[in-house]
Amino acid sequence: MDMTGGGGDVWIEAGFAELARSGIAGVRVEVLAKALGVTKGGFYRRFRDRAALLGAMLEVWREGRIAAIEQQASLSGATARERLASLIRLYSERMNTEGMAIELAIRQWARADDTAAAAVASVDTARLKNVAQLYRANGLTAEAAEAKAFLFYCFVFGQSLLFLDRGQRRRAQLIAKSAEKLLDEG
Amino acid sequence: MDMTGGGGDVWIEAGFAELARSGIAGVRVEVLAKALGVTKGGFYRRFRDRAALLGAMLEVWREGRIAAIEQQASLSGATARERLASLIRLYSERMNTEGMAIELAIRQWARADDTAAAAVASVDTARLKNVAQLYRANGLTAEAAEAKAFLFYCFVFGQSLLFLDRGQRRRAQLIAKSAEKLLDEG
DNA sequence: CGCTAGCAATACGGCACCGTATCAAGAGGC
DNA sequence: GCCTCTTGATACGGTGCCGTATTGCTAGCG
Repeated sequence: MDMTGGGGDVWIEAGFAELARSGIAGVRVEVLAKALGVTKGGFYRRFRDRAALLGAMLEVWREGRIAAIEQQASLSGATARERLASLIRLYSERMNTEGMAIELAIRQWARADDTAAAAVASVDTARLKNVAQLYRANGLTAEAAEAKAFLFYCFVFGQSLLFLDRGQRRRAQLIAKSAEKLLDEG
Repeated sequence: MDMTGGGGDVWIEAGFAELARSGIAGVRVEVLAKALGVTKGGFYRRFRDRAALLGAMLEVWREGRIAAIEQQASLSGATARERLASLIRLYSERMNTEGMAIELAIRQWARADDTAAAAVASVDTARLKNVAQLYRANGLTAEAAEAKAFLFYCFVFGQSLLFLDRGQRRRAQLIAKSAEKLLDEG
């Protein structure tokens, strides 16, 4: 649930806030310093340069996402179907502002940066593996479960890319309908 | 099929190329001038400022996308199912480099810019309406068709956000499987 | 040839940012 | 009290960019 890696480093925390606001290009040393109410002098004591901050943020994000999967997988007392439903809820309502903004910004960044692409790929692999296992637990074959996990995450992220002008109500209806399709076998 | 609006304006054309490469933040006057082999002197003769270029690009994109929908809808001699399949093909193979990069960059831009958000919303509305009609022609109710069109576009854009490290082959398989699910009723 | 109008190249001032170097203030050991 | 170590503040040079002003080249016309 904690998207920033906890209070590990105020610069990294501020970096994620700015990343969510304006993308990777907006994560600038002097901007973060101003947001933190300090001058940039102390930044170069903690990080070699801006690239080092971006690298650290990427690593924090990657580890955080992997840890979140393991934590969710270790939750006892929930059926596979309930876990899938809670994943959809998580991505479509709860963290939809900052967490999703970070997801999308990092994915946009990864389109032009190999290191970021590798981090995203490892997170995606872990997520798909996890969700595919949930679908298998629901009775699907390995093949069908993998395909449905793929569709599941296409929905999760694609949903956040669509701009509907007919309010939140309509959007929530469409998401609920789609979630049904993704939770039932077919 | 033409994502840039034709040879309407070399600056707009160069702007789309740079937008695909590095996002809206990378669309800078001097960068475009260098790419075009001229100095930026002439830019401010055609556009009031950088914002005017971005606005013009947005308008070209919006009109181009709407026109593409109408053109596809007016194609005769294709069943609704064939048209849906060809849309999936279009977005997952053909234009996947530049066109999809522009889509994603504009959507990222729209998250922080109201004008861009309005343009994207109008394009999305038109697209969803069009695809929902195709599903209705396939026998779905209006309600179900709208929901399935939503899922369809979640897939189209979400698919381009996932980073799979197991090669293009695996990716094509997963896309094909998902396309089946989206084309069959269920 | 001489003159003027149109257009692109150049020059310029300003700004935001990166990264380095230097300076100042407080904390703790002796 | 003095010395060092940490840590934030300040100052500086360099770069890339925006938008404007100025220059220079070319072409058309008398």
